[in-house]
Amino acid sequence: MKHWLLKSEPGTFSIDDLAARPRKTSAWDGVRNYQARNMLRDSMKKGDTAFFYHSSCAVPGIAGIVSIVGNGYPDATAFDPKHAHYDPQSKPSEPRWYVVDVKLERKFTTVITLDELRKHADSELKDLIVLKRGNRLSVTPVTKKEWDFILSLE
DNA sequence: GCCAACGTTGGC
DNA sequence: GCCAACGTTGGC
Repeated sequence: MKHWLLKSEPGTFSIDDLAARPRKTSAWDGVRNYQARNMLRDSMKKGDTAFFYHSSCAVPGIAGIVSIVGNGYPDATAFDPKHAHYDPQSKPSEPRWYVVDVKLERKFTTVITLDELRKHADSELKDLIVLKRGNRLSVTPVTKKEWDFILSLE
């Protein structure tokens, strides 16, 4: 079982938005980056867990935990000309973009902030991708050690 | 295949 | 709003 970190702008889709969905489950859609796509399509598996990270907001940080409820499948929003994430180059016969379904497992009582994570950027979290400068990837792997350490910060 | 220009991300 | 960093595009 692997661990991941998924970024979302809470103004667009927050952990509370996920909590409000039926069965607290939603497709993680709109990812338009090949590296992230490959992980959604090929690497993420049912039973994996991921941190739900809030980016581009007042207090960036990890807001809770989701589980991956199934393997990747094509992102339907790419097929819809009226959708903001429409991509005419992605066709149902040859899909370019993928999603996984995620289910909210737990919302932290307080966000584990980016500031807090950075305090360990030279030690336990020195390889955490989200702490690397210039990092923009919205889907990143998290090692078991990083996962356990971050949970101990809650 | 190179690389400049452009658009986007995301912290501040 | 600013700007550094990055991915993608397109001309050559």
